[in-house]
Amino acid sequence: MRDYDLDATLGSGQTFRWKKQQGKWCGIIGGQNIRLELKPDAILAERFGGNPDEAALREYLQTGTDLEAILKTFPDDPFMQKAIASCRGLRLLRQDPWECLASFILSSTKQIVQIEQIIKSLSENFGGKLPSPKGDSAFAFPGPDRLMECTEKELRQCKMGFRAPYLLATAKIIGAHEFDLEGLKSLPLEEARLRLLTLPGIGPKIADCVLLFAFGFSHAFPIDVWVAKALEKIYFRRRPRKLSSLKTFVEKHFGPHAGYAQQYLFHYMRVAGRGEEVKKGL
DNA sequence: GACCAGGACCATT
DNA sequence: AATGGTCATGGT
Repeated sequence: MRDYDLDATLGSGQTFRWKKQQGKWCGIIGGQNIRLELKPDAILAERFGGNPDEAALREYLQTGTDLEAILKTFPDDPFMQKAIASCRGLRLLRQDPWECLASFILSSTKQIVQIEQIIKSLSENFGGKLPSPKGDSAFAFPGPDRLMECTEKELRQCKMGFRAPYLLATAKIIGAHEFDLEGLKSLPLEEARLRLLTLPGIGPKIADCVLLFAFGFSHAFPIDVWVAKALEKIYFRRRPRKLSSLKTFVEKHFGPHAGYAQQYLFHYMRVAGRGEEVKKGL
């Protein structure tokens, strides 16, 4: 498919359950065991145990998004343009809000490979089994209704450490319908953000991730250690800046799709820019 | 064997 | 409002 980089999209740390095997991306979308393969003019999707729900896949993959129009709003500075040239076709997914929320609760001060391991363990232990080929296995991501029944000890056995009480507490709130998670998408960005911040284990950074990756608020701009380093390196001559200072800069420098641009910076810094001058510092 | 990871929270200033 | 310590676990 034109203007779609499936590797960058599924491998850029916005989602944690996809793995590439023999040229195909294997993962779960809406309880469907899916394999994806990028073709010149389309993304080929197979579902084990049935026909894929194409509408659900299009929504998740955001294939209808006009990427060209979004990229045009990115700032015209050298580093940003290099990031675009390097990982053009990287798109933001539209993920399930609960899976996204729970996943990023588990993400704090963890490397992406470890986050993947924790979520794999959580799904295998508490998620429903899905149809899969012989010798393979697939599990749905466990919903709040299931996780709220867990003990903190059971969750800790998935190696999530001090994040366990946060996940458990938030699962209980969502599972008891004391919080309208789905309803956030019809709210203004700032209000949705304030509501997310009331949940245990959700601070500013994780809230922005959920707003950006699950609800399509493409202005939300999560700043983690990588993005902070990138901003300092690129725009502040490698000088450490306070988080508040970085946020002020982000507001004026990046456009309406600031969070989208953020994902290009993040991926370019971590992966795509290896071997180029990014690592050595402009 | 240090150092660090897509942070949040709480207790002090 | 703004720092500083603390929380598990494992990769690099």
